[in-house]
This record gives sequence, C-alpha cells and structure tokens, in this order.
Amino acid sequence: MKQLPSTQRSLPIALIRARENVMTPIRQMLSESGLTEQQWRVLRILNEHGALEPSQLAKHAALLLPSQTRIVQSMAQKGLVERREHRNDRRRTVIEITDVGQAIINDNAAKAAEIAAQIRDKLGPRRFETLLDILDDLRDLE
Amino acid sequence: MKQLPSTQRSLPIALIRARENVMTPIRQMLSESGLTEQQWRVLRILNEHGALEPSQLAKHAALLLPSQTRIVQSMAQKGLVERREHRNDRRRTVIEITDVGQAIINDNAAKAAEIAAQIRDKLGPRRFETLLDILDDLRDLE
DNA sequence: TCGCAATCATTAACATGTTAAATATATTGC
DNA sequence: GCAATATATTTAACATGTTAATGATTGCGA
Repeated sequence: MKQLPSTQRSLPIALIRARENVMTPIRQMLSESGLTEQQWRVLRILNEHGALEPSQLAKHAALLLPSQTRIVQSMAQKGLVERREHRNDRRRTVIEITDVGQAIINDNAAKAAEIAAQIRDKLGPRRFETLLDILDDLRDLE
Repeated sequence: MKQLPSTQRSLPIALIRARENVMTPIRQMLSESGLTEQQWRVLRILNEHGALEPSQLAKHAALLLPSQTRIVQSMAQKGLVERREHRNDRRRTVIEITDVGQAIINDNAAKAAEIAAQIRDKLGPRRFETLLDILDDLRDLE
C-alpha cells in the first residue's frame, strides 16, 4: 500500500507558498491603488480582451462566478468597470473596462512589468517557461 | 520600458489554476469526511510532527495565524484536535491531534496516497521533482 | 517592583473561495 | 405556442484569506 507522502514535499502546500511569494510584491504595489489582486486581474483581462461576458471573464481570470459577481459589483460601484446588456439574449451581460480602470492599468503597468521580469530573472527564462509548462500539464487530472 | 506580459502566461494565474486542479480530487475525497482542505492539512501536519505551537503549525500548514485560529477552534469543537497550555509560559499553547483526528487520517491515507501518486505519474517523477524545486526557488523574491 | 517594550496569539472587519440553491431567460420537443 | 429542459448568472451561507487592531504574557531596565 502506498505511503502518504511527507507534507514537506506536498504539491498543494508548495503551490500555496509559491503563490504567496509571487503575490507579495504585487499586493504591495496594488495597495497604493486600493485594489485587491483579483480586481487587478479583472482589469488586466478586460484590458487585454475587451468587453467580455461574465463566464468568459471568469475563465480568463481564474475566478469562480460567485466571487466574480461580487468583485465586479464592487468594481462597478467604484467606476472601474461597466456592465451592458446583450442585445438579443437577455441572460447575457457584457462587462467592460472604463477610462478610470484603464488609467489604473496605465499607472501600474511599468511597475507590474518590472515585478514580472524580476521573477523571471530570479528563476532564469528557461526554468520560468518550464514552470509554466509543467503547471499547465496539471490540467485534467481526472 | 518593459511590456506588461500577457495574462495567458501569467504565473499567478497559472499557480491558481494548478492549485485548483490539484485540489479537486482531494476535495472530493474529503467531502465524505466533512473536512476542508485546510482542516486536512492541519491533521496531516500534527500527525507528522506531533503537538505543535500555533506559529509552528501555521508555518508547516501554510496558513496565516488568524485563519488558523478559527480553523483550530472549529476542529477542537468537533474533537479532531486538542489544545494544552504550556507549563511555565502561559503565552504558549500546544495543539495536538486526537484519536478521532487520527482515525480520519487513517481512513483517508490510502486514497490520499493514491491521488498523490496519480499526480506524480501524470507529470512523470522527474518533472514532478523539478516542479517542486522550481516552486521552492520562488522564495525570498524581495 | 514598577512600568514599558517585545512577542505571540486572538479578534475584528472586510474580501474572496466554495458549494448549493434560487432566479431569469432561452431553447427544445411536442 | 406551451411545458419541460437547458443555460447563464446571481444569491445565500459558511469557510478561509488578508491586514490592522487588540489582548495577554513575559522579560528587561530603571
């Protein structure tokens, strides 16, 4: 019978720690704009893809829909995003970034790029790409 | 000036997705025992290391102390763990697993080991170890 | 020994994660 | 064209994540 592996080499714990480490400098940057990391992700995605339906946005941003609903609601209140109705299908809504949201992207782009580059340099470009590839291989475990 | 990288190759998002993928089968297993993944982690750590002080437990389990306080409280209510006071230093408390908690570990050990092995097989042992190593290299980013 | 700084843990407040239930609209089959 | 089903999103309820404030205890120095 297989042994329960030591928690010292546990992948879930390693993933949590890695995320924590990666997000720390990003959170520091965002705290000055009063954004959470999730709100920043939403802005990034909308900036990159343009207006999106909730389910598409959620896929790109790696958010569950219930969380995203709340996040988008609070962002809409702050004027960072806007919601529009779909013409033919009234189940559907489209979310898009506002000028205010766009301005936040612009304000933080250079710093964010610097942080991303720093992480890449810390690992080396080769290992960085290897990491992304392996993480991607963890899809469809069952 | 450096460009903001595409969210398609964003490390934070990749880490979130990977964790989600890895945890899905584990959550399925735990739902039968009514445990969350964090409660399972606490049991695993206490099983492995014996009684621990809160801050030590938090380090091993990758939990922040405020979260852990609540988690341990609810686990103590369910009888999965116990808290004991330190003799000389009353600031200190020690948390240990109970027989009930131990039984849950035993009940799930085989299945958990199987899931862990499955992940390892999916990547291949080499890539699995590489992944853990690279994730570990993300410490001390700033 | 009194008081003050340092340490550790908890509480508080708010945001997000997670699962299940509810809602609203569209589509399909008859 | 209506009922049943399917799809998309939101709400609800509870657990956890995160940061700041509070509490409790020890140890040190005047």
